[in-house]
Amino acid sequence: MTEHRYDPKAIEARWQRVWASEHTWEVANEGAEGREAVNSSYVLEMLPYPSGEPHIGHLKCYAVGDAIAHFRRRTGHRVLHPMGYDAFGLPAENHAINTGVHPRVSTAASIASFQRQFRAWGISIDWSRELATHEPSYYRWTQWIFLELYRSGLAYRKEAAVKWCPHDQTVLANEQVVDGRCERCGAEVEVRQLEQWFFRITDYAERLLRDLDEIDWPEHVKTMQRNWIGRSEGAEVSFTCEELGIVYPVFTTRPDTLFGATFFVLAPEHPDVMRLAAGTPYEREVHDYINHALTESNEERGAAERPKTGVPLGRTVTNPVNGEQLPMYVADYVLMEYGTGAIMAVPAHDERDYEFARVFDLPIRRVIAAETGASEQQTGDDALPYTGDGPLIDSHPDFDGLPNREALELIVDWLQREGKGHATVSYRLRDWLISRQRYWGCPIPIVYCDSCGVVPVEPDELPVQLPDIEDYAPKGRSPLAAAEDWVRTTCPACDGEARRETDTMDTFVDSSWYFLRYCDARNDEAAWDPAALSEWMPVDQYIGGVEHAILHLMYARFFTKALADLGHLDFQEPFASLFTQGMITKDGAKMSKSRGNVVSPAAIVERYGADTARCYVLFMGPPDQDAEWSDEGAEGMHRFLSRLWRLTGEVAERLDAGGSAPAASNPVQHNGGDPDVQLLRKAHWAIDKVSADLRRFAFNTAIAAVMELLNDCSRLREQTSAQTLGYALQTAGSLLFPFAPHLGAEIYERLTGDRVWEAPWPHADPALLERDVYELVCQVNGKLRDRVSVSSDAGPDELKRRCLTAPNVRVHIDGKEIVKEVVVPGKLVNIVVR
RNA sequence: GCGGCGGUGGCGGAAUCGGUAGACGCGGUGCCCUCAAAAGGCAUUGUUCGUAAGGACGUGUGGGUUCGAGUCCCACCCGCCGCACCA
Repeated sequence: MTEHRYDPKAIEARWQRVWASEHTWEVANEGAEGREAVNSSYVLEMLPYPSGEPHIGHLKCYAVGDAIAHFRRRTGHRVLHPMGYDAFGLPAENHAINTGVHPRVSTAASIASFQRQFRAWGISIDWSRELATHEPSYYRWTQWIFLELYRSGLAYRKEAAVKWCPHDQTVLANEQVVDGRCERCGAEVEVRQLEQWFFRITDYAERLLRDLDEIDWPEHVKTMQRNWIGRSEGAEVSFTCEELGIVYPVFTTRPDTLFGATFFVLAPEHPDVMRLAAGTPYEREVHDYINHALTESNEERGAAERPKTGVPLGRTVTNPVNGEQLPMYVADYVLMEYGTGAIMAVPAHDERDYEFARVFDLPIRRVIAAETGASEQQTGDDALPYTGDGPLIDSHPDFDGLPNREALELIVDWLQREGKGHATVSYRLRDWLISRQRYWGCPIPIVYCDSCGVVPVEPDELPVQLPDIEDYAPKGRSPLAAAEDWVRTTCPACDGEARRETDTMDTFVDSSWYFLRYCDARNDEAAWDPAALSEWMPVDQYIGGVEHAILHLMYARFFTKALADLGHLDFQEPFASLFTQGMITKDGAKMSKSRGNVVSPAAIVERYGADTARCYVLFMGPPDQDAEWSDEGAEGMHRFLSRLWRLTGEVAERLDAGGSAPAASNPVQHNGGDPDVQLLRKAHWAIDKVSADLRRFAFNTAIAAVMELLNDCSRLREQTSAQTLGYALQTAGSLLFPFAPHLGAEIYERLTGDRVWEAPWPHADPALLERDVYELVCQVNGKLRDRVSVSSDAGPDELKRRCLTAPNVRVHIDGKEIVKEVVVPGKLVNIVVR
């Protein structure tokens, strides 16, 4: 029996050698017609950030992607399935600060470790297209894209209040601040007024929103992006401070409530606040309030439940719809970042304004009545603030009595005619702040010249190489600023003295276009050949963690649209279909070193082999859901593969001994009810099931189907021929190949002599899927009472008769009146009695 | 508060179109093999009543539609995720 022992190490090493030496998974570009000629398919998993070793989440992600890639290859697709590394980033740089080891060195070590693991997992990667974003041959083109965006005005520099992480000593994009904290290190961010580089992603807000309808993405990811973009329709309305002669536009989604405005509020950061308060009795108080607001953390200020605070400004503005004078306030519940940093306050119909009005004892004027037929509760003053719909009241004779939604449009029209406002759309999305005061990133290809100002580096001078430095420690400015020799340069425009931009780019810039580079990864002349893109893009199936739902996925979509507008791409969306895999947890929590609950894929592969590890992470549950790691579960998967392997060995020996031909085709006629036919039917049922499950990403049930097939093989092994068993097991190996490629290939070869990846995906014979006999479910009043075996071609009357004569049915209908009979051929008969 | 997703045995989960709830796996129990153990094999395993045949109950809660509901509808409870003083 020892020769039947399942030895994954030997099996896996053997096939990995074959795939490496034969470059099995490489695919060549065949030009524009390539896409038409063969069914091209681009399957891509999000590129990993190489740090230490891959974790179990990587294993799951690549196991999912590889299963799809294999399935597509064997169903007639030419599959592009590349791999690369998101190699710039803070962890390597922080490591350098602590140890002095150059980030390039530690990154190279991590990449080597990732490569080793990916090969050990047997992932079918086209290694000829491998890339890493920190290589000059890659970031040269990142810089080129930056220049393209700069040229078209989509990259620009401006001074703004930006988020600063005191721990990482760099500014952050809005998307990288979560609950007022740095997404990476968790430090509370501060606001600083700094001049920084931005990408004009807000120009694309509408298209980023609209095109979500065109792509096959999980609804929750689309929802997150929609929330993030935060589109709201409304109007901009001008209020005028007559004393100072300044016009203040405000954004409101409720112009229908304009007649109910009773005060006016500016954000503490609003540049006019001090000017307005100057010379009023409130000057001192306003000054203190602003200072306090500015020093307060985001978190304190963001707490929704805190009581409203504010200070009067001692001024008024005129309400454009009725000329009323509204007192002005400064209050921190108004945000400078959204709208215009100023609001009209309608306490009767807005909860926040209502709260503020109660605190400051300001008038509350109801201008929208409750809908007709509304309860007493909604009509009285207790019902305020009222945010529902209803007819306008106490507003203006032209509008009173109109439903508010109708009035809203008429009021906006009227404002527009009077030049006091206009309909507009506001977005929550801000421009993408991309400069970072850190070393290990892509240099921004810009120089500053005293005479010419900001000057882009000439494209043929790229890449602007990242220089080696001595001291990586951030000091509030980029460590690059200390590399004097590198900073000092000549101006591309006038040849005079100039200084280089010392900030580097956000690493999300690097990963916003890598999927394009894979299509033409070795091109030294250009970022890509358009023909290569039209052959592969857009990515047919993208796979990755949901944690990138906003950041990476929004940035990549923006890049794609911007590059398309610049004439470099002929498609609008990078990822036609997206799959987000769930997290693997341990002890009910996310794995982390500090919790000490990390399951190392390397250890699992070492112990059970890659096939067990891959199958288990796919078997744990639906791949898009979180799943709890279980050592016993992994053990169980290993048992299954061992049993499959042992039985294959046994059957192969029986076949060898009998001198039989390989069991490559259906070995028996399917004419009877004998065990051979039963097993053959099971095999075809499994083919059908696994094929359907692969199409819907149900890997767990696909693997379960192969388990069922093996269970039947074991159960029927004494009663079936070696040929039938061989055929069933060969099918099992073939079906398991996308999940367990090494064992699948080994079994298939042992039984057929062929290479499974060169064999087409098995086809389920419809004749074998049909049953000639089935168990008819017999119900009485919807309750299961008996089962009888019936012929598949039995008609409704026959089925009814068989059900009525079933012994346990008779017990339950005896002495009762039959009211109705429901016959569902192929399923059941339900007898309704009274 | 708004939006999204989910709630099924001891556990992970299955049930694809309204038609046998609990596939498959883990765990448990009994047995076989063994000097013994490991490994492996066989059987069994929703709860409950019953010697059994069989019955009752059972998919978060309460209603409803239907011959029939885990699945559809209404109301609610709980959990997770995202957004949140966004005007």
